[in-house]
Amino acid sequence: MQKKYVMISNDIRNKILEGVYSANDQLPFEKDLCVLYDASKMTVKKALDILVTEGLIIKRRGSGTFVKDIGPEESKRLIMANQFRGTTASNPDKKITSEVLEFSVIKAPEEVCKQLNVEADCFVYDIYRLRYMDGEPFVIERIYMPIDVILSLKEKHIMESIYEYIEEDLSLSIQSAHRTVSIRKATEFETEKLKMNPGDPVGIAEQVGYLNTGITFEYSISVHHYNKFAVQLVLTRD
Amino acid sequence: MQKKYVMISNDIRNKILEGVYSANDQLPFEKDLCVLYDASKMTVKKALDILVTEGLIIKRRGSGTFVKDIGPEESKRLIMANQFRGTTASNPDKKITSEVLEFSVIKAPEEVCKQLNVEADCFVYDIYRLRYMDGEPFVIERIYMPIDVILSLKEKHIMESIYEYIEEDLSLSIQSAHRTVSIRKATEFETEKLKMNPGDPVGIAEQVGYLNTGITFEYSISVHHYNKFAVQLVLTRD
DNA sequence: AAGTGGTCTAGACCACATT
DNA sequence: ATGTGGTCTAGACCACTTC
Repeated sequence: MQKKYVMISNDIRNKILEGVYSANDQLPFEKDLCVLYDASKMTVKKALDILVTEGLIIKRRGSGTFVKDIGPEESKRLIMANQFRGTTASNPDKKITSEVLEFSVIKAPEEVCKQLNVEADCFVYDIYRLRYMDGEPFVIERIYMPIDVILSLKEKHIMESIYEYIEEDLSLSIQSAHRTVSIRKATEFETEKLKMNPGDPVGIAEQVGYLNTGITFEYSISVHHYNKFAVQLVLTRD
Repeated sequence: MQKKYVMISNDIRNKILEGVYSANDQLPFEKDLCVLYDASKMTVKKALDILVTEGLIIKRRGSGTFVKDIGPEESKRLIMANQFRGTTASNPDKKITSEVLEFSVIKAPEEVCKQLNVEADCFVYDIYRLRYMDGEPFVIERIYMPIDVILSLKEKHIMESIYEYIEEDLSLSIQSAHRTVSIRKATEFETEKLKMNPGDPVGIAEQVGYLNTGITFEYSISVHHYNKFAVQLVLTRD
């Protein structure tokens, strides 16, 4: 890899997190950063734009670039929020385990066909699992994947990390996902499985995942325990 | 608009929405788009990157650029999701009204000081309002803004659009916001005000807003009716 | 091997803020 | 008037797929 703009943004991000550049400080000017990193203006700008997107810095034309005044915990959460990883990879310090409630191959129902963009009589895996974080149940997932795209999926992969299997064993590249988050009251089944109380709410994440080839490989609906669920966003204008 | 890359991305977005480029179609190559729009490669790439971020297209090095296979409704929602606007501006087809529950100036409580990054004895507006969309209550907002930053705020602005007042009357530029979304059960008060049933859940959006000067101008907590609440996200790797 | 998108440059000019 | 960041260019070279 060694992309220069990634290296520069990593370096500046670290300096912010370590306090070399602290809250409300002005960063060196772009032209000085060009000299410091031996890079062109466009490259430095691209590096800084990553940090703007992460919400760590703010740029003011005519004035300069400044470190946003947010706490270190929020900084880390924002950096995390801009990454797209599976549950296992996102929580390296937690033990993620799964109980498989269902694992079969079915003809894709209408809604699944539509979301996955496959033919009406196409076969898909029907995966239904309850996931635990450090032994506590936190999400119930229903996942559909075309059997032609994700080959040879076995129960052992379902019990561990499907994303890891896709990327490491199948050598496919996951590129992006469209996710819609909403809320509703838990069903009786969900209440029991997630060890909640009657009437408690759940967070719903409906997601369509794409490979870097543009192929849709996943349609999933995740039902989250309400107090183990949060979404971080950085919103910008432009 | 004067920015070339915005013009190009707008043009291509429109062509996608109008079906000139339809689902799974390959877009013209970057070099052809350079000729078509009389622009350099970097400019065309920047224009396309906007559409990638919006989730409308996908790029494959070595192959080309393709239109993602999503329905027109989802396309529109994704485009909306990437913009940061106030409720009034985001819903031009709806009538947004507000019932003011509280409007006063107070010494900022500790949590508010921290979030707004102001001195401990700083005065802030304490705004508490219930908002209606086409006559139906959908969100209860508690907003804190430093009186030194948002000058001369009056009840009539609270009843209409605060963002409009900030941008049009005060001529300030809102730049970005950090938002955290979570879920909990509604309180009795919220249940009544939002016309929900006992035990229903609510969506919580906690937000810190920044002006383009880097100054924090808003700390707010919004409590949303559960079935009038959804968040759209496009997640990417890189 | 040819052709795609990705990175990077060196420099021009523009828009905006401060002096 | 100076200096900031923002946009744009023309072209070089690299990484990847198979046009």
